[in-house]
Amino acid sequence: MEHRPGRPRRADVDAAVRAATVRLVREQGYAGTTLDQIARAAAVAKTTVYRRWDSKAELVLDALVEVLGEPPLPTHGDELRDTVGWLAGRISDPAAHGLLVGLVGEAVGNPSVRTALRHRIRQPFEDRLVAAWDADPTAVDLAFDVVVGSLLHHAALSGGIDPATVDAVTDAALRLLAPAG
Amino acid sequence: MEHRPGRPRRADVDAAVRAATVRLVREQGYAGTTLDQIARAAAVAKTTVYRRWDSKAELVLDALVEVLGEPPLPTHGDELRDTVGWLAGRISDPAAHGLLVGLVGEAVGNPSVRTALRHRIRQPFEDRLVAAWDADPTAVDLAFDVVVGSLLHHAALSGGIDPATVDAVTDAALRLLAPAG
Amino acid sequence: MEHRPGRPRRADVDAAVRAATVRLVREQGYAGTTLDQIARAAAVAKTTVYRRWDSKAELVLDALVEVLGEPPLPTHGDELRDTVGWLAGRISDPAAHGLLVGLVGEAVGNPSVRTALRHRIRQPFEDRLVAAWDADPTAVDLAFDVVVGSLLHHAALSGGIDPATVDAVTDAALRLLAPAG
Amino acid sequence: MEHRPGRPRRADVDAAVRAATVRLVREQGYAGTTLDQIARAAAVAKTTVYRRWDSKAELVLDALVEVLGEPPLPTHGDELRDTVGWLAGRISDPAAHGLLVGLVGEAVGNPSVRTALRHRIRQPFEDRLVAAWDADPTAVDLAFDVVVGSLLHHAALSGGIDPATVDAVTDAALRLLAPAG
DNA sequence: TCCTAACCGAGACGGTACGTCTTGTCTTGTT
DNA sequence: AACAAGACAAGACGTACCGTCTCGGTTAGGA
Repeated sequence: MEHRPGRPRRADVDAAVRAATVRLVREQGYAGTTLDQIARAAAVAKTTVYRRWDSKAELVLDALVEVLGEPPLPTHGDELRDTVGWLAGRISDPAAHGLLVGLVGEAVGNPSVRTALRHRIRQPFEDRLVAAWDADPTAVDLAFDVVVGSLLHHAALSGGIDPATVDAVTDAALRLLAPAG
Repeated sequence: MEHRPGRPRRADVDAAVRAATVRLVREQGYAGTTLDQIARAAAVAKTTVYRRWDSKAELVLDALVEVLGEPPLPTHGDELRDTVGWLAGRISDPAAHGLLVGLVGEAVGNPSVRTALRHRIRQPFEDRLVAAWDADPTAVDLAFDVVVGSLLHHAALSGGIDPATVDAVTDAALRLLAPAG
Repeated sequence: MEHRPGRPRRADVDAAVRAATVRLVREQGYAGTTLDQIARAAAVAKTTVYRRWDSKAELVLDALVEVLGEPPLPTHGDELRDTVGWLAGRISDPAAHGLLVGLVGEAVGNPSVRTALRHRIRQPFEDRLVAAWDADPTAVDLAFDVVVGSLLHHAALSGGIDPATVDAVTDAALRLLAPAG
Repeated sequence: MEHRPGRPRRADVDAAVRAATVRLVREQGYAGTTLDQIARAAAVAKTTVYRRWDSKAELVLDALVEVLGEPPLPTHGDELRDTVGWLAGRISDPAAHGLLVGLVGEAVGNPSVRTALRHRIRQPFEDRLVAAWDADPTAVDLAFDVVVGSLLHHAALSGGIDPATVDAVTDAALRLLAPAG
């Protein structure tokens, strides 16, 4: 068991801040949410937030990673559809697309956010598909962008995502992955 | 010919401001671009900008509408693919998706932007498709979201859009419009 | 009459901000007074304060200069004592020494404040004495420091300055200026 | 010899912290010096500093008391001038007036600092003069303020104190103590 | 040898001020 | 009226500092 010197960080702060971030960004949008608001909602000082995350973008990205969770490990009998459908389902969670829309906007003109988005969100999904079904990475990237982009845009313009839309988008993405099928 | 009293508006201001908006937002992103910067780049006072547009969001939206242009009127021999492909081609213009990404982010938690985006961008496209091919409005909405959302997300994460991606996304959207085909 | 372009500055702001500064610094000390407090007390935005003064130190210095006023022009029959006594009287004003104490503390390790204090407070006084009575500049500097320093320190430690102290200090300073007398 | 239970305090810490305080405050001023800086310069944890002194003001005051030292006991043949001159000499030490200027500024709006300054700096000096020459306490207070205040102010504005100034100020203070002389 | 009590280093934490920035409004004189 | 110029209100940003706290680990005397 390793111990770093100094007072240990409060264990419950990360979760509280992330939860406040998710709630407030969903309600007010990325730009409309203040770090003071987040800190106040999490019952924490603003300095504490800045000690753990370098910027608002990092915090929101981190909250998003946690909200999405990890793509499930494929088990016997699983098909490609299960993993793609899992992604579509996660994005249709208001918590997820509420955070993601703001980050995508921030990615323009902020290369570090762009890189982080690619590495921490898209990459794990791609890795799983490539490992399990030997899928073409380029096709997977495009499928990811279709699933996430379509649903994000749909949510932003229409206000929500219904199951039928999730299915339709999932089908469209699957066709891109198995053109012969 | 109607004349309102007082000094007439300068005819070249609108174009100059829109051009400055397009350039700066593409380079720096929506949030990273200041109205002072835009006014300075257009060699115009900030008051002049606010006299013509109510807010930054309105200005950017207006610039976007001009950059996109109108969907072409279908002529003899045209197929559905021509119109959907036109949309994909327009979105792949960096000027277009640069502006749009920021606006979509702004639409969350800003209902008026959401409404404007729906009415001034998506609606004209839908009207044309419904008029010419009697398409199902709901399917058209989804196809629009797939085309625009996928390409937007792809541009934001990958930094650009190549023709192959445009084609693949166009195909995917067309399948949603003609499920039987 | 000269007119600069743009909206003219509100004429009453300078006085209101200076008045708020004088009052708050006297009550709470230099370090204990916030620029937000000053702005709020003057019913003005903080940006407006920073547009007119570069820093808290500049603002307080400016308020001090106004509180002190100009040394009187010597008239027929005036003696050295009138001018030195005027200085002592001005410093004994709580508004004056309240501001000055903080500035002197700031002058250590802030050369620009030190220079400003010398040029805007001590210099005018010295100039007057040298012009009217051909006094020795070095002696005047010392006399100034005795009057101001003694009263400042007395006020800081004892909480106020009574007329007898003012007289005693004035006498002491005069002896430094007329050693033969 | 008394022993309190528990680990005894390190014997060298007080001196190291005071030395660091003197050096840093002289160089950067009172407000410009951080307790973290002091702790780092003394190679000590901030907690250790706060265990021994209640606040920054207390620490600086304590360092000042040590720097000044005790007024000398009057011996046979000593005159008033020796004691007053001793005070002037001590204040002209840059270490002394560097600390004192900041404390005097802090004393405004911080009554406990004011009281401490009076009791720990001025009082011992006054006691000595009253005991040895039966001086008038009020006159001694004023003489103290003249010596300390004048030299402090002179150092703050002129950057240093030369021996001639020390003499002149000492003379001025002595005249206040022996009006008949 | 264990126990107790206080010390120390390291650093997290709450609270608050700083000076800067941006949005959208307002107020001048000029065209 | 429109326009240029710029002041203004409101409020968020990210940094810095003070004084407190909470750990693990240390160092003495006493049981």
